[in-house]
Amino acid sequence: MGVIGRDDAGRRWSIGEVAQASGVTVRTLRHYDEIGLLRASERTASEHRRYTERDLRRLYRVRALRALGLSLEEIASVLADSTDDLAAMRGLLTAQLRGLEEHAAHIEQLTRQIRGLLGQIDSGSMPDPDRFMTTLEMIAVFENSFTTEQQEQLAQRRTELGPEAVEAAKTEWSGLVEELLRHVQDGAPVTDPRVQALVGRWDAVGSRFHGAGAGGEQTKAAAQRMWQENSEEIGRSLPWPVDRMRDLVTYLERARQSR
Amino acid sequence: MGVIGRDDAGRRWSIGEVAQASGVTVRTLRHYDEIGLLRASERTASEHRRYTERDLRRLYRVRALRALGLSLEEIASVLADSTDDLAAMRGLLTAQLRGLEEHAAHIEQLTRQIRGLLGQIDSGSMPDPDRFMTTLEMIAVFENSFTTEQQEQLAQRRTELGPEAVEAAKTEWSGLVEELLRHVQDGAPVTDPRVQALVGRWDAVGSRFHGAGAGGEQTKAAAQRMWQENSEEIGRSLPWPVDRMRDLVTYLERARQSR
DNA sequence: GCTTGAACCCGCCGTAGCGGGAGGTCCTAG
DNA sequence: CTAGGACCTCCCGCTACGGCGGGTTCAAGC
Repeated sequence: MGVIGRDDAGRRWSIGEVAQASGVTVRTLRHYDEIGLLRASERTASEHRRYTERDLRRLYRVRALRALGLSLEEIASVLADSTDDLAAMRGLLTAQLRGLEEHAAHIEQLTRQIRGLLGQIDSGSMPDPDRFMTTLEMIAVFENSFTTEQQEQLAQRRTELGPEAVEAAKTEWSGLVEELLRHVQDGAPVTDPRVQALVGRWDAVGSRFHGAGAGGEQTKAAAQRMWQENSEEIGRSLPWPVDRMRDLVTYLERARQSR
Repeated sequence: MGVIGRDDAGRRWSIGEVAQASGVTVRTLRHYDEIGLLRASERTASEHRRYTERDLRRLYRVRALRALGLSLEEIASVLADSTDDLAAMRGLLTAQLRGLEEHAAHIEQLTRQIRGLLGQIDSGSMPDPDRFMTTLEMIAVFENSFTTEQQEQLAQRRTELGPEAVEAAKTEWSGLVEELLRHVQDGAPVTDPRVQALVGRWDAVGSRFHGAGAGGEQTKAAAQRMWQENSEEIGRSLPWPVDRMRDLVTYLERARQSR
């Protein structure tokens, strides 16, 4: 009968052999040893690592969990209590799943955004590199200033209203931005009736795009394109410096609150 | 008339003001300065950074490109030749898109894999944590040993054949693994007729799952589940140590070549 | 027993994109 | 004139290792 589960029997493997057998590098094994994730159970008199069968099994577990995207720290924690801890594992995997889904959503968004930009470049609708850069600047500003939900709502209404209405709104909006920026630069207080009137018009234009219906899968893509186009519009009409845009957003919010 | 495009006119901003206006941290701005991506055009006598309007515009470009997922190095390269370089930008974005799509595919795969494992845990079909770990070990082994295409092909045939045929194949396969492992341990040469016969049967079982048709979207998910189930089967029938699995795969390959 | 080349040891520097702290200087309002 | 906030320059930290350099040790052949 074999001595199963005992480490003082059976073969030992050198670090190189383990690396060969498992497909990881020697350096990786040393790293795992260093951080205590996978220690070689024994050492020779001259400090060479000797891996036991148990070590190998642990290594395979580590690699599998790594392939699932868990961090070494997470793996260590779930392998620490070697008792039955399916619950802990379940929790970790669930968390990992949530993280992956968020990550996937983000990637999806980036993909659409880049496709939109590539489309604009290829369609020749943006022959001026400086305008392209301006668009980029505006994207940065708006991404900082608005929440995702707001962008989605705007985009949904846009698809429902059709291109002409959108065109009209864009033009009106560009004018509004210009006027508001002037007031901002003049330092007009947010309670100024002219400012309040502008804010009213601003929200009126915006409200035409607001809605509560359920957004389909296309919503975000449309949102991205809309922001890019709007950015271009506004970019043309904007008096620099760009950082004023942020002032404008803050200003708008204060004006709404004092209403 | 304003002096547009000249830096020796206009406001200057301190690093804190820039951070406030743009939404990035002071530390980030210093980092960009450090690596030369975004230098403050001027310094005061006491070495305090003074950012010009041009710096701000560059910052917005940097942030926009970062939001698209480009690395700081890539951004630096595309902003380096400030001339019209839409072509370079197009190339970068295209590459970025490809990278994102690969990344997305990987995430999708991980998601399915984890969902499969969670399903197994929740269905109570794996009450034994040690068996769960064994499954993990086998996943690691097989992921190292087979190519993705092989896994996809196997899975496709599986869905076409239905569960009974798969069940039969699995059983047969487990037996094959056992027998083959014995020959490996005995050191039987790959040219041994018994070994060759086993390899023939192995490939026959496998060939029932091989096909060339176009795999749908479900293919990979099915593949993952199949590997998990098979892993469990084989895990039960396997004589440890685990690292022999790798020997087996090598052995199989050599046997096929000497055929 | 001796040599020799491969395998092993440890320690250290590098990665991307900053976060955060130490210890010192500068600026501005009261 | 003083206090406290904003700024400065190092410098170490993070992940999961890769890849040196310089020094043992091992196994095989002579």
